[in-house]
Amino acid sequence: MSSADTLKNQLILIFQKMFGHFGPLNWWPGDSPLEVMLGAILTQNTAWSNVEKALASLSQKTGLDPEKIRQLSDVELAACIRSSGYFNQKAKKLRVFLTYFHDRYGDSIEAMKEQPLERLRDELLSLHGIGPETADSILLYALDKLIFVVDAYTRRILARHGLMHHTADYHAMQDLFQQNIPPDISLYNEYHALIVNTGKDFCRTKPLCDSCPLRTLLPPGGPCMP
DNA sequence: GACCAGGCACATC
DNA sequence: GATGTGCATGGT
Repeated sequence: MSSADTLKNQLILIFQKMFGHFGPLNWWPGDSPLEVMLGAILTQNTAWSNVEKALASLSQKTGLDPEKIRQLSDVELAACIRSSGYFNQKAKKLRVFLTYFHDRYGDSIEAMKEQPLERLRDELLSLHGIGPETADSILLYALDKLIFVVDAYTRRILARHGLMHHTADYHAMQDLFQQNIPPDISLYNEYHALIVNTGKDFCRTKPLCDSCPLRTLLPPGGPCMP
């Protein structure tokens, strides 16, 4: 078996172990594509539980109507999303994104979906406050585009399993998946969701590592964190 | 009371 | 181009 086949098998095995533990997760936890996009911005370096409160507050105030959100003052918008942290910065980011959403696509998700992936990705990355992970989360989870999302947990898991050095850049890690697992939107969706859940439940506190679904794939005795 | 969370932009060297 | 720092709340 070639090393490329071994890599493919390892990535599929990692998926199967996580899937066996959690089952299908059917991400993203959002009711609408717009909510997913706003959540992608709000969850930057922030626990999802805090984002949920912010989205609930924003929904209460605006019904998540993009025009109503844009009409909020900076102070009102920041107050709504306070619980998600970095609220002044994120208020600005939301406004930048929603202005783009209106000016470029007339607030239409469908119009956005019609665009090719690469063009959308370039547009998103050009916006203040949207980097690679946020752009790819929006593309995959809100717009059903075929792109693999890399995050801090992905980095840890790849490094810990010796599949890539923890200093490897975002694109290298993304390529590792996109070139070695089947190109399937549902698979990309589940794989990233499973990585995040595994990371949340088993990487935060070291004693829990013993029950991690990926534990059996690791050399015995070593730490879970890189 | 530390430490961390589903990043990103910007300054500095 | 690599590395450091500010942003800020809420849970463990």
